[in-house]
Amino acid sequence: MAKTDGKNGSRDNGEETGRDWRETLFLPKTDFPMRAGLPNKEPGHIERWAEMNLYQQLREHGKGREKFVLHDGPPYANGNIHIGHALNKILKDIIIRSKQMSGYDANYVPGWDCHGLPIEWKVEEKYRKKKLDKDEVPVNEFRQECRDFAKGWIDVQKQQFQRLGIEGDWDNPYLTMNFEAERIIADELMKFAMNGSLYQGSKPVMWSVVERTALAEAEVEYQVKASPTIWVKFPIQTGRIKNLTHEINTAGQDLDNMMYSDASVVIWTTTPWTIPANRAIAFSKRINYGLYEVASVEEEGFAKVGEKLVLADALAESVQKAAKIEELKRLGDVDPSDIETCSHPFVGQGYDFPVRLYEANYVTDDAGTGFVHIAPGHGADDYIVYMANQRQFAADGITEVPLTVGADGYYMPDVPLFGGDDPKLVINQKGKFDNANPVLIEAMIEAGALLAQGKLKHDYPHSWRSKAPVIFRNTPQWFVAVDKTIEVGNTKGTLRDIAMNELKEVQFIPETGRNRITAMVEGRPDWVLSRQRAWGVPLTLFVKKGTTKYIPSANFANSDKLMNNINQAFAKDGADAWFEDDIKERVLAGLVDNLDDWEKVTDILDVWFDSGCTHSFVVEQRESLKREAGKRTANLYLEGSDQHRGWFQSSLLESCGTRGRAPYDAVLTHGFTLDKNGRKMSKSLNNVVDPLKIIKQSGADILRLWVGSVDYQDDQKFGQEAIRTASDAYRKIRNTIRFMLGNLAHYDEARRVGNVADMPELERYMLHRLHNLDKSIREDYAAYDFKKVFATLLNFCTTDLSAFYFDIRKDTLYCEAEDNADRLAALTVMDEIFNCITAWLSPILAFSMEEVWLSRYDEAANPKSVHLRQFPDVPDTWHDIEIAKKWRRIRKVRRVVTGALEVERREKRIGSSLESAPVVYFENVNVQELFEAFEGQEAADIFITSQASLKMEKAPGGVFRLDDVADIAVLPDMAQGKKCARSWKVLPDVGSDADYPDLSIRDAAAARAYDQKHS
RNA sequence: GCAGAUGUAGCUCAGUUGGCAGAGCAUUCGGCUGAUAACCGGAAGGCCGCAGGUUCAACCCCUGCCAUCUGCACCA
Repeated sequence: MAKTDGKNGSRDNGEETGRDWRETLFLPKTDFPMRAGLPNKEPGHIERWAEMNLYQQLREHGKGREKFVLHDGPPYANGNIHIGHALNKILKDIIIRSKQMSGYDANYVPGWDCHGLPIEWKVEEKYRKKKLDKDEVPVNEFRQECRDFAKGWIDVQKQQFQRLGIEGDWDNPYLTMNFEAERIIADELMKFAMNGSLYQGSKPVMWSVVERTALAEAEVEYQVKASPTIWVKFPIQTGRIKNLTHEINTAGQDLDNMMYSDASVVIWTTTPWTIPANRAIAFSKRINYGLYEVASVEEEGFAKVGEKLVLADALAESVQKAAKIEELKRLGDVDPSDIETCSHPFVGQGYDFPVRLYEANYVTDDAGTGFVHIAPGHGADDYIVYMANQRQFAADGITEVPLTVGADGYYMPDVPLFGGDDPKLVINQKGKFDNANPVLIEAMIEAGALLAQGKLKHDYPHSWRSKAPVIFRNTPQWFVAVDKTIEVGNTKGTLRDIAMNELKEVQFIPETGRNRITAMVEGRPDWVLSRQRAWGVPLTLFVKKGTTKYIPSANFANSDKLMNNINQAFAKDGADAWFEDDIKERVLAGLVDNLDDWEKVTDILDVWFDSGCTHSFVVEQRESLKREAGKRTANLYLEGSDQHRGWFQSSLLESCGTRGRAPYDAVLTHGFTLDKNGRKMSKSLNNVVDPLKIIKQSGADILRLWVGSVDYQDDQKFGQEAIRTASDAYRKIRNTIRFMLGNLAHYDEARRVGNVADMPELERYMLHRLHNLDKSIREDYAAYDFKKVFATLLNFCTTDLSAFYFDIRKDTLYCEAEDNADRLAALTVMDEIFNCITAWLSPILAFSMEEVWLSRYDEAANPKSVHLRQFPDVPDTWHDIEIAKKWRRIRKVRRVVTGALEVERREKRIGSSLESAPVVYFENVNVQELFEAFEGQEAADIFITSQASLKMEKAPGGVFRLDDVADIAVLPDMAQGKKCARSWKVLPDVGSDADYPDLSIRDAAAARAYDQKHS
């Protein structure tokens, strides 16, 4: 009893003999540091993986397995990587690694998008600094500079991606600017030429008259500008009033047949110069319109008393004001769909086509008249209206988008009134609006078409470079028709239909992506492929002068030869070949009667076509990525959700148009990374988090763990706190594994407990847990639910291992004799836990699990890298539902005991739980099962007390209970006996062995065994 | 403006067919000192975005609103 008087009883370890028993214990022994020092260590792993050629070894290991093809969407090669890249690549890497470890051959071939405008800009910028004119440099010299620029950033990004721990074919990535890629891209384009869906049409683009070039949205900036505004009358030609008010009704008119003969539809515009291009008027069904009569006017103006106008009701007042109308009488409701056609203001002067009314959902009644004038050649919306009603336009004799303004800003010669020999000018070379607007307004006044005019200050697009205003102008472009029936292999239908059908087959993760892309494909216009630029893959076509006939095409007999020639030229020189002067001679000579009849197309392809082709020049071309015949090209495409409009769609259309099916089985999207407050990261907000900085400060594995822990399908917040959370989780996992490494230092393969049945139940319970985990981890990886993998494993580490199993087994592991069966079983199980956890975590913690693996095995590691492993096969013999049930009961009781001990601690009666010997009362048959669960178990071990007793009887008063565990009570008695100097347990048998007077019998025996071995 | 998504503890996330709001981490208090810049335990912490509705009962179902994000349209 002597040494059990509360806290001080534990202060004399080793005193009686003076011996330090530590050497006789099997304490954890490891060099594996608690602090990771990831930023310093990770580059070493990267080097080692390169030296051992891990990538090649992974391929060897994967040979013969079913392939899992995650096809990389190419980032654009023009800057350092940002957090979005990091998220994207890490997700891909986790998938690739987990698939490889799940028994697939999962190769990752990273790629880059290299062509396109942004790179061209940068190079042009350089030129400008050097006062060079791009147009004076030979095209291929310019292209070479673009190529060099892209190459520079590819090298930078490659390093950065590798630093993130992304495993893949970095020595042989795909680049859209590789000659072979350029060759195949051109070849793919020619497939569209051959199936007839490629055509030359025209489309309004932003055009800078000063620079004589089309501009992309990104090359345009908006500046405030004053524009003239005009209200123009379009007299109604045909149409019917159906819904007049009583007032008119009583005037005795023939309602059913009353024509709008004396009424006009009024439009409003800020661009008078587009009136010659007008071909229609748009209205909205959501707007209420009325027929109005000018009853009286304020002063002599454009409005005439008695004339009738159709206007949106909400805007009638503003029109009244603008036109200086004193009284405007509403005569009745108008449904614009009852109005069939109007005549153009310049009818009879060369503008004799009908101006039809069309419904367009974008029309609003917050400005103007509720009617929008449609000039298909001078506005994006206008063009859409045109495209949507192409058939009707054609029936009216409007067979193509009217081209009224030339590249120089002058009206075209064939434009009545304003073209001809003395064409009017819209915008002059100084970037100012010229005489077109005033002349137009004057002509409208003369025609009696003007109702009112004014001025408006508004945002107007200007060229980024010249600061001159731009105009919308239709220019010839190359399109892929989405609604023309084509034949692709066995599939016949329109490109849109084929794509829509395929979308039904594709798996979307999350499912909402399906609606998103389906809606887009359903409503999209024809695909504009051409760009009037230099850095890209050209449209490898020749057009017969003066016609729209192009080759190669299905009805040109020598198409195959031509395509073959082009392919050969590209294989040798890349797309640069096209820009050489002799290319026509080189590929077309002998195939046509007269070379001079044919003109080379100089446009380049939209870069989205490039990337839309990656499946063809990457996945289909590499043996390591080829799936079995009959399967879609790739299993999975994974990008940010913005790619529904981008890569997912361009790839879908390209593949459906050439192969008749989607290039992917599944599409997985992730959200965007926002700052810690959920705001978009932007330079102006100064809230951009640089992944490279995080790597430098905390390590790539912290970033990887963060990626593995968040709901990436939604947008994610990211900031210091997120890093700290990830670091905390990392530390917990690291230390749990470190504890295993320390104990496994004593593990001996030869002394494994081979048979599960020979193990203590606690060990079998842990094996059962592993069996369960194996199932859920595999499922979660397969479902790409990494945060669940993370949560499951972190929870396992804290709740099952650290706080339960390891805590309980410390005594067994440290104190039992070397050959003690329980100890060997515990080590065996720990080895299994180690095997599982390191494998399960290595897709996410790619660096740290390698560090752990090498820390344990070093040179003897087999395999040489944790990443060459498979997820361990977990034998079904581990599954034991009965033991699981039983131990859930035991843990329930344990909670009550722990609670009781806590009270003792708070009251300062005990410090360590080993000073206690609790008595657990099972008071009722309700808890009989709980009581019986302890049969054959060392309850004291489980409670981590020195002694314990269980009683199936009513507890005395005043004992401890937990609210949610009925009929269990715990009396936290003090342990009887002396404290064993070796195990620190308080036991009555301490001192029974004369050779070891300060030890318990168990410890004396273990110490003796140790001493004999070491004497 | 239109469409979609999201909103649960300080953070990251669970929440089954409606049935007493959960976990890990962080915080705080305590214990241990043989996992030690570690480990164990206790506690505190929530108008489940807001407001209605359905229901005996709503985080969950319905309606509206708010906030954030994404995409589209940014206009005549």
